Amino acid sequence: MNRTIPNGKSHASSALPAAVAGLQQVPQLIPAHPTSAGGKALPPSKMKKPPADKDSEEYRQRRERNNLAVKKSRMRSKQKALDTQQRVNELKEENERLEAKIKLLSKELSVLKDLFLEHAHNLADNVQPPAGAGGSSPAPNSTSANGQ
Amino acid sequence: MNRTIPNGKSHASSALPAAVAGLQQVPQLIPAHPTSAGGKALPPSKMKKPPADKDSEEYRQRRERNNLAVKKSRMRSKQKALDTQQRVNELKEENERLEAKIKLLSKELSVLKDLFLEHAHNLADNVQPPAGAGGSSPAPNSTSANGQ
DNA sequence: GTTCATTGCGCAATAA
DNA sequence: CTTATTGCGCAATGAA
Repeated sequence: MNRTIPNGKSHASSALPAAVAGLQQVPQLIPAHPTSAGGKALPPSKMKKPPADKDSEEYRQRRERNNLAVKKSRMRSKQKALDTQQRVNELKEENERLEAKIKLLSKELSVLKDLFLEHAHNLADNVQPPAGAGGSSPAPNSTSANGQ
Repeated sequence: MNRTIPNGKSHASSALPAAVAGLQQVPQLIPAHPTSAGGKALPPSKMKKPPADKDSEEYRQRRERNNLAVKKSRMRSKQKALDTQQRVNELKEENERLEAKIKLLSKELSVLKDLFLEHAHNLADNVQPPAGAGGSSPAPNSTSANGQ
């Protein structure tokens, strides 16, 4: 007699489209309608669930739909992860760029500041009160005075 | 005539331990040892594969082990994704910090440069050629020229 | 209620 | 051989 139910999934390896020859039945003694079986009425709605009408036409269809959705969802998920990873790389690069720029600006600033200092010193050295008096013999000047 | 195969997974929802009443057998006519059966010896190793000795003790054990491994692997994977996402956030913050710093440095530079210009103008205005002629007009030089 | 999207889980193939 | 990964289907659940 028939056999072995292809296990449900059994997708041997890669291709398993309509390979399933005879698959069906399940010793499930399901009393059609658990709800309408005994003397119970079914007013609002509250039954467990007909587990799953296997081998049902509509069942198979829903499964297939879901399988598709699942595949789609997973693809997205994977892609998103990839994108995120790439984002990390981009941000890292950007960071390096920014740090380089900072380094450069800092250097420029430092140079300008040094110029200022030097100039200030020159002024102090060459200071010559417009009106005669006062100390007027400043040191010839000083070079390479660096403060910070 | 029993079939049933619990479908393999059938983990109805959350608990499905020994729910399966009569499940077993499989019309698998497997000759014990495919390798040692005929007149074939088993020197190196190269046989297809006894599909899967369902309901085998050792089988069940291997499955369980694998399920565990799978769970572990997936947990890691998920965690890694999370970490990556967080990395993105950290890098973004860092980026903002750096950009802010750049803005500040740029401002400082700009101020210093303006000071220079102003000073240069002052010099030019007060310039008083000590000895009559002589080119003494310093090139005003560039104003707020920032490359890059 | 239905449909699609997500998610945890087990299976099996295969990589390590 | 063992574990780690990966693709896949199932079912429960969430969201529209």
